[in-house]
Amino acid sequence: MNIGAAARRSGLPPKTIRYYEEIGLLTASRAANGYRDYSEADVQRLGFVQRARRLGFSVEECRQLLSLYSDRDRASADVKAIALEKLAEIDRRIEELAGLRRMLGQLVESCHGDDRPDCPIIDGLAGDGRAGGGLAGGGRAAGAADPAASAGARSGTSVPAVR
Amino acid sequence: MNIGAAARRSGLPPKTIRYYEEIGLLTASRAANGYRDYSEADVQRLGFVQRARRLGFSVEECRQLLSLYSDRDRASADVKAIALEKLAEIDRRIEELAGLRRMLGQLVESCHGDDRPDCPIIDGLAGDGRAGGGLAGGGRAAGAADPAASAGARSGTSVPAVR
DNA sequence: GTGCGCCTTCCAGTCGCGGGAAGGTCAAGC
DNA sequence: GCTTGACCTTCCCGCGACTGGAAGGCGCAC
Repeated sequence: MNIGAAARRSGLPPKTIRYYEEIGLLTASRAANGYRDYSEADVQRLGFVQRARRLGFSVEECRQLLSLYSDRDRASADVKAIALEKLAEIDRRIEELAGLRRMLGQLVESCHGDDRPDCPIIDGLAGDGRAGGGLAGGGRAAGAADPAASAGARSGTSVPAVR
Repeated sequence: MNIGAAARRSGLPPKTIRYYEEIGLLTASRAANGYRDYSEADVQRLGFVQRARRLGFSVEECRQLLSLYSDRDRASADVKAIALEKLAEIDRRIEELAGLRRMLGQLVESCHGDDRPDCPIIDGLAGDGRAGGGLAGGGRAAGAADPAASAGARSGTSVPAVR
C-alpha cells in the first residue's frame, strides 16, 4: 500500500506520516521503486497514533504508548499512569483557561462597548492597579492553585486539527 | 532605563522585549552607547503587552490593542469586540478540552491499571470499533458543536509561562 | 587593569507539522 | 510509442512566540 492509501485509511496526511517516520516514531518498508510500502499492521499503528494525538497526547507520549501497544507483557497500570498524567494536564489547562475566561469576562462585562474611548479593558491592561484579577505583575495567573511543577512546558496541550 | 530594568518593571524577559522590537510590536530609543533606552511610557506599553499576553491575546492581537491603547479617539466597542472574540475562542478551547477530558476519562475509568496487559485504553487507541467517543476516524473531535470557522488556526490559545 | 555584570548581535532550536520546488514513477488513453 | 496526470521521492522554508547560547562591547568597582 502506498502512502496515499495509508493516509486515507489512517486519517493522517502523507506529510505527517513522513514526518513520523523521520523522527523515528514509525517505520515503513520500501517497494522496489523506492515508494514507501505499508502493511495492514502499519496502518493499524498509524491509526493508533492518529487517535492518540487527537486525545491530546504529544508525539513523545505516542512513542511510549506505541511501545506499550506492541508490548505483549505490558502492565495496564503503565498505560493508565500515562493517561492519568495527561488527564491531569488537561485539567490544569482547563483550570488555567477558566481563570483567563473569568478575568477577561469581568473586563468585558464592565465595558460599555460604545463609540466613546473610555474602556475598562484598556485600563485593565494598562495596569492602573484597579484590576481585580491576576493582572497585577508578578503573581500567578489564575485558577492554578499550586506552583505547578509542570513538565518543562509552557501552556499548550495542542491537538491536531480534524479535517 | 536599560533593558534589564525595563524587564524587571514590566515582567517581560529582556529576550522577549528584544523580540517584540524585532517584529515591530514596540520600539525603543538608543542611548549613546548603543544600549536600548526605555522611558516610563515605554515601560507602560511593555506592561500592557505583558498583561494582554497573559490574558491569552496573541502578539498580533496585542498589536491591535496597543494601537487602540494609544488612540485617544478609539471606540470602546472596538476593544470590546476583540475581547469578545477572544472570549469565544477561550470558550471553544475549553469545550474542546472538556471533550478530550471526557473521552480520556472514560478510557481511564475502564482500565484496571494492574500488572496484566489487557487495557481498554490501548484497545480504544487501537481502534477496535468499541470506542464510545469520537475516536473513530473522520468525525469531529468532541464538544465543539459547529464546524467552527476558526480563524485559520489549529487549536492553541497558548499563554506565556509566569515566572 | 581586571573582574563582574550588563548590554549588543546573530544563530539555532523548540513542536508538529504544511507548502512548495525539483524531479522520478506508473497507469491510462491516444 | 508518447503524453498526460496522479502519485511518489527528497529537500528546504515557514509558522508562533519565544529561549538558549556564543562572541564580543560597555560601565563601574576594586
